[in-house]
Amino acid sequence: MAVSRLLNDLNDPQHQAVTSLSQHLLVLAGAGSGKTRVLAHRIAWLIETTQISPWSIIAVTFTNKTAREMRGRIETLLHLDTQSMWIGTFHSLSHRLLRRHWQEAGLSQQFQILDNEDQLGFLKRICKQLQLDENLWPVRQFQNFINNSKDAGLQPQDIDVQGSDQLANQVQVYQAYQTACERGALVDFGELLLRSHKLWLQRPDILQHYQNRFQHLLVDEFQDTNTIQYAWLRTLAGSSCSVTVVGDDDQSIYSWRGARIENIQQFSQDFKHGEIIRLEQNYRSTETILKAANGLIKHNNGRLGKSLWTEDQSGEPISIYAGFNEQDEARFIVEQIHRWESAGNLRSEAAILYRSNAQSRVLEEALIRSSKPYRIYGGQRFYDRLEIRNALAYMRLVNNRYDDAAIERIINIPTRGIGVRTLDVIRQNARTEGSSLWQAAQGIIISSALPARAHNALHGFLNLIEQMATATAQMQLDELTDYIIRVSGLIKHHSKEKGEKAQTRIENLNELVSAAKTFASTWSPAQLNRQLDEEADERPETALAAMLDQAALDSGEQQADESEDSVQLMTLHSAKGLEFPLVFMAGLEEGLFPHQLSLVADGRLEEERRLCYVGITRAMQKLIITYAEARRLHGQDTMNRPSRFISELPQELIEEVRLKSSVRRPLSYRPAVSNPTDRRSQRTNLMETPVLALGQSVRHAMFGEGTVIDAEGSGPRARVQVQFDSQGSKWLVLSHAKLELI
DNA sequence: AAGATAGTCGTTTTT
DNA sequence: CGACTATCTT
Repeated sequence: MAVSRLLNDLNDPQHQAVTSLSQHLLVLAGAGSGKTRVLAHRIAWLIETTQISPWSIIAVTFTNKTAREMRGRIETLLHLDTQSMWIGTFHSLSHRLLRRHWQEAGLSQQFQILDNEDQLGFLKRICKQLQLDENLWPVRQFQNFINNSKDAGLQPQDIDVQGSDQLANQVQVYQAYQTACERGALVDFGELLLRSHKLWLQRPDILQHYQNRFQHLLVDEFQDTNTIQYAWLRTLAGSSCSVTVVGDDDQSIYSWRGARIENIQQFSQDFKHGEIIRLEQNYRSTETILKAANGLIKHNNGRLGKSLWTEDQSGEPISIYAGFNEQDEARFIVEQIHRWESAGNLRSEAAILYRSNAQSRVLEEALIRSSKPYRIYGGQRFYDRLEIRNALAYMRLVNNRYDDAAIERIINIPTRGIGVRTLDVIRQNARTEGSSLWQAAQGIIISSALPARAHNALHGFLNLIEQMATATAQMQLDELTDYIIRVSGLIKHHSKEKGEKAQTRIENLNELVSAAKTFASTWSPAQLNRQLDEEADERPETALAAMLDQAALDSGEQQADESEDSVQLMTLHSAKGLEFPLVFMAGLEEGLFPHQLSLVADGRLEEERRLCYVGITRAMQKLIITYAEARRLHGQDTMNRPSRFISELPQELIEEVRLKSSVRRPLSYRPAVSNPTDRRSQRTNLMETPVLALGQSVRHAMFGEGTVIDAEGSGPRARVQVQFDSQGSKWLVLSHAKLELI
């Protein structure tokens, strides 16, 4: 029967984890130990052997992407439609809950999700109203405070402000923000969790319902759960549910947003009768890479203890390259990728990982210069683009007139004569009436409180939105989108931008239309409720509302052109869970990685080290670490020491790729071309000591004349790269190629 | 009210 | 360095 298929190819601990009958299970799974596989197989096994309904399983993943993968795996394993299963992130599951119980949760049915950027804009406005000096009270600080509070499960009234003016002030802003959110029917990320948890606590009947339903609760990336998430799952689990959590304390890299590794220990205490299984065999990396990872992470204290091993061969040493500056670093990386390709490998097998997004620019430029396609993960996501956010704001208003964040964004985009002056009047009225901006604006029109010109402009705007709503009511989602971007004037507005911007903006807007089409084709109003779940909502959600939710919640990891073979660029954080044959870790400098800010707060350095551990363990075959001796950052030149993490690696695993000092500097930094004596000595010693200068003209018997553009290694392995006048550029081993200086 | 220009500011990671 | 604001001009 199919059960054996689920258990084939599993090693002993994996097998145990998949088939464990303990009520609770904690799987400590090292990097590359087949964690996701175990989770998927366990779910499949539970369904297959214990005859429980897929319906009674709830699985929580860290990202939407992982959730999709999980569904895919289960569908492959069992040929089963996973639509009825609750698989998703804490946020998306909470959201689903709130959509269903909006009334009991005290929400408007039209509630919309407020993402980070809108949240910040919102807070800016609130701070202005409260007349807080922005230099004294940076808005971002309030944003962090609010989000951290929510992650910790704290609402304004839960915070004791005794004796701290600062705290009192922050709570005041928090409170004002909450009020504003309620008025606009807006729910931020933290609120999704907070509210759904509160719903359960306040409505035991609803909680009971879900506790009856879910017999198995599984959690991936458990080390990254925060306080409210842990409380959430503990509440849901109740006493009879079976709970499986999978995690790796060494890969906890999100404490800055409230993740608590301690939850792992907490789990053992709270969920008695639990079994603990360790997955330590790694199927991903060479022995060298694993030794490096183990060697590094040893420097952390208070680990649960876990040591990866492999049956794989030792593999290539870890290369370390010291770039002269960040340009040189990038150039080196691109060159290595070129070599990798020349050896018959795919570009897409190579990944460049870095600590912060700002580093990607130089790398991109180098890749563009050598016309290598690349793909950036994270970074600016589709739904984050200005023009897309504008379009979505219109759509949000059509969906929910009270969405203050949306009004603020587009009330005067394209410019339609509603300036700050008018806007201030609206805000003022909204504040005194305690109403939304939309209502306030309507009131102003009715009472004709504005000068004629502004009055007409505002009236026109209100009519425009209402007219859009009416006109699109019966439209398909993609028609609606197309209608809105045209009638709003966004297309015209963005096409007026100068440079190439206009073109891409329009392309993106059109892309949004096709995204809407795709979304509509995979979405049906019944999907969430009717057939698959026991309760049907009276009124199904509209496709528009569903798309807006998705845009906020899953800001588009589904990148378009995966077809082209391209180099992968991403931050170390977004690399978690992925693997690549060839991995570069760039910018390993003190101050950059570990990051400056991590050196002050305690505990942060260890997290940086774990981040480095995550980076190392992404590599399957070859790991190349680079740093720059000088780096231009924020327009300032800085000299950084190599990262301490480099010296924490077992030195015997490392091979330093240092260029000879005479050739390692870029041409512009070199003194003028060598004098005749030098040249003579170079010619005589060419075979033994490769002291070729970059920029040196040479002749090759077969390829003709060219210029030395790069060099590396020494002795018999010394090689130079020559840009030939007619044959392109080639790497030549000096001891073989008979190069003549000219 | 809109657009242009100058001047200031902060610089991590993201569901 | 570049994003964002405040201020100036039209």
